[in-house]
Amino acid sequence: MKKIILVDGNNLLFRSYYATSYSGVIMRNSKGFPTNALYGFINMMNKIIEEEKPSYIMVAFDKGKTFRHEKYQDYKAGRKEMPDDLRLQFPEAKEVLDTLGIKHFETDRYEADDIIGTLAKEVDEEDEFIATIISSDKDLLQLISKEVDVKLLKTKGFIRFDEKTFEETYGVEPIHMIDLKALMGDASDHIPGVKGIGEKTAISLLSKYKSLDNLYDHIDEISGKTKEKLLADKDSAYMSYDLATIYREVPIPFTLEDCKYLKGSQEAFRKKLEEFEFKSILKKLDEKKEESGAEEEQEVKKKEKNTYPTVSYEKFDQTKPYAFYIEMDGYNYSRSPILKVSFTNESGSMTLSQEQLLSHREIFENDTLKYTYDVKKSLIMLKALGISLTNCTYDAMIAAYLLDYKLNDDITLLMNQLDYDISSYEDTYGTEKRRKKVAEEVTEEQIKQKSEFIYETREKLLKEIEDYKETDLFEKVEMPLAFVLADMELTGIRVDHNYLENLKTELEEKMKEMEQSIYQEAGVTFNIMSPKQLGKVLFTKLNLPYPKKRKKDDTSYSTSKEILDKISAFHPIVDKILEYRNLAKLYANYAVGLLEEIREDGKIHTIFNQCLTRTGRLSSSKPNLQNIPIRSDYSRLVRKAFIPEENAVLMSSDYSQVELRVFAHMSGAKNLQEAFKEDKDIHAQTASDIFHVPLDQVDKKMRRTAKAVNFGILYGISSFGLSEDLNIDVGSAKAFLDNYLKTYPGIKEYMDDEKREAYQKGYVTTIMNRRRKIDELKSKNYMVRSSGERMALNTPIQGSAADILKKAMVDLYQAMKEKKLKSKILIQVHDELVLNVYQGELEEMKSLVKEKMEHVVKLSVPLKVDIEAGKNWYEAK
DNA sequence: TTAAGCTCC
DNA sequence: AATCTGGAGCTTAAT
Repeated sequence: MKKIILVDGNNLLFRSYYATSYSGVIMRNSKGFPTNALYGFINMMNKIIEEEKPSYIMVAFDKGKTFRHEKYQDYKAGRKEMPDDLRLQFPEAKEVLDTLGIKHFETDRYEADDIIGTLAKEVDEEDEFIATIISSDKDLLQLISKEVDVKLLKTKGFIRFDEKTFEETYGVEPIHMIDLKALMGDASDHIPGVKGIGEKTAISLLSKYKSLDNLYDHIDEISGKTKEKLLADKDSAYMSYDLATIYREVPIPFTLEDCKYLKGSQEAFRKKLEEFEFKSILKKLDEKKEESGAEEEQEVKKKEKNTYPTVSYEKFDQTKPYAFYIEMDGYNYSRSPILKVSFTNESGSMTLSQEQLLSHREIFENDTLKYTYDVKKSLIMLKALGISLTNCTYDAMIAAYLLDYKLNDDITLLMNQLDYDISSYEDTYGTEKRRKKVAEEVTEEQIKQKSEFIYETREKLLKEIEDYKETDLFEKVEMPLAFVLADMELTGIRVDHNYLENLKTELEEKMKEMEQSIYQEAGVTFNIMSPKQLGKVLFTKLNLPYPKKRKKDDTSYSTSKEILDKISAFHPIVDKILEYRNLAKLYANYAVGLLEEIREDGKIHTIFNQCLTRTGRLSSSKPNLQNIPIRSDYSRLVRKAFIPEENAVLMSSDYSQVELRVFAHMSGAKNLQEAFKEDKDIHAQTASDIFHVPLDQVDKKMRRTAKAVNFGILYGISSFGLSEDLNIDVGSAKAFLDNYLKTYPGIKEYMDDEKREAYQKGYVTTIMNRRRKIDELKSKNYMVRSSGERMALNTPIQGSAADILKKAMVDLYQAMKEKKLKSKILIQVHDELVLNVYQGELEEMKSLVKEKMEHVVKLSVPLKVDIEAGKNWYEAK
């Protein structure tokens, strides 16, 4: 059996054109030639070839304007004119098919449908071929037969229909799809059908009478309204039948055999891709080439790995750069022991136990260059043993992070991605709760593989970093930052234990009170923290109005703050619940939670995750010190628990509007830049600009609106989102946004350019060339793709701001070290640093911090920091 | 383990 | 036709 793929080329191009032309922006190459339809088309062709592995392919197109349905012109005329941007891509698509060695065909007076129908008929009538039709047009389903099936493209993937699945779905045989349409019509194809007859009636009629002809032959057996409708629209029904029928007698000047897939010329295909600037497709092509060519190599490669002789400590050449990997259980500072450390360099591999380590500490403290995975963790674990780490210049985890690999704290995930065959930490040792017993030789071997991996892949990863122009970011920012963060984590922040205990007691009392009050209002006792029970009490028992549209047969209620705020006027219980939640949150997360994290030294040592966020920000955990309350007067009291060392103060230094400044810089919006240069209140200035009132007449509400718009712009908000946020109608929200774009010329262009580039390259970058791939842009799902667009707009801003503070931390740390200052950086909160500053160093630190933070990079707008100091974090803000 | 809800920038 | 704000972490209830 030979398999032939019949592709509806018109349909594919239309589809990918409309799927990727939104907000008026379409993908173009640098010459401005539209390429969006081609992008989807080529990807689809590749996918078809990969999935179906066909030996015969034929792509059909429409040609000209006049088709065989001349007598029904009026109905077909309802079709839209083809946009020029799409029309231009047709000839290119055909050329691409040529380079791929794929047959394509078009002929006067017939549509692509008809060509496919004719070829499908040929397949039916001979015995050598079977066929699969590719299209998103349901009309083609009528061509299904024993030897022909259809892959129907949907927004998410595709559905394959054959005779059986078609009947299961539609209840009739494929050929009767035409009769079905003749009765029910098809609005999207301008087929009228019989007025008043829908899918249900049509299907039940046809299941009895099978065909349109037979139905009208037995019209007298039918009674009532249906009969009337059928008779009234008989002409329309037959015309619809004609319209819905795919013509299967097109004169075809070639045979099925002529459709052989010839594989074409890779070189010519590449040229086309380069012309369109489809970097991602080219890259995929490269990878595939490597894969197929690498199969034999792989064998060799596997043998090449693990060729490091196992040597003794004495034989290991410590004067040559080496990689080391510390295998340990968790990240609990001195609490979790080091299981083993492996070392690799050209002299061989070796492992040392924690005990051996203590008598061979020079291996970490000598002058030789060292490489590892997770240098920060290594620093901290070694510190717990009283060992320092010198000259460690390469961290594979950081390198892989900058290269956008998938990462976690287990090195094996990265190893697997780089073709190292090794089982994960959990697979080897079991989970935290259930540890496995593992043979010594097994773990020994695995641990060695890890340092060998670091040693072997270093050059390759560094090369990639160089290719991405991230070398400076790696060497000057991220690597040194790891040492800064290690210091911060080791230092920790002092916490007033008594203060938190008191807060905890106070909260307990308040909660108890509130709880009783709520039960009284409700008339029952229930679990206030359970959204399910709460929803029932509010909306069923108390019958409060549910302020939001609910989907049909949705029996659940949201009890989010948003919802509760809207109904708080209807019952006093609502505010009490909100208050209870605040208290409970404070109690669990910040009173109890923080108390549990205080170590023997009276301090909290958070963990800063340097290689986690997709934008380049840090994150903080165990506990998270980046979300300590500040917004409400009561909850921010938690900050009083964070205190300085003796004879010191806590200093907080935060960037003012750093993201908006970065945005002003990158977008080149001149008047926004001016506003920052003149150090205006940016939200007030924006309000003045978009509402056209003098600055001194901007009231609170206007400023708040402007602020929401400013943030909306950073996040890529829609008018819908803004309207929700400000509680106004979508129309006015849209007016604000439009007004904003009019007021600040250059911003719209900047955003369009940014999006276009993201589509073209598949990634976005920050001012320090940090790169983020955005695969969401390739999604066929509108929501996913839109989300990708917002990432494409936000990441350069958020990421650049992250770059800036990271570099500032490194610079500041360096300067403090040089000046031998005792003060310490303790916490980073995205645009803020919290420091412990000793009394004698206060003035010097103030100016040093300000200097380093404000002058870390040169932008077209100034950077500004506000510094405050006090006897706790609350007062330092 | 996931979802809901809430904390932060 | 449906959707609709970027980046995180932690606790609780529910599965």
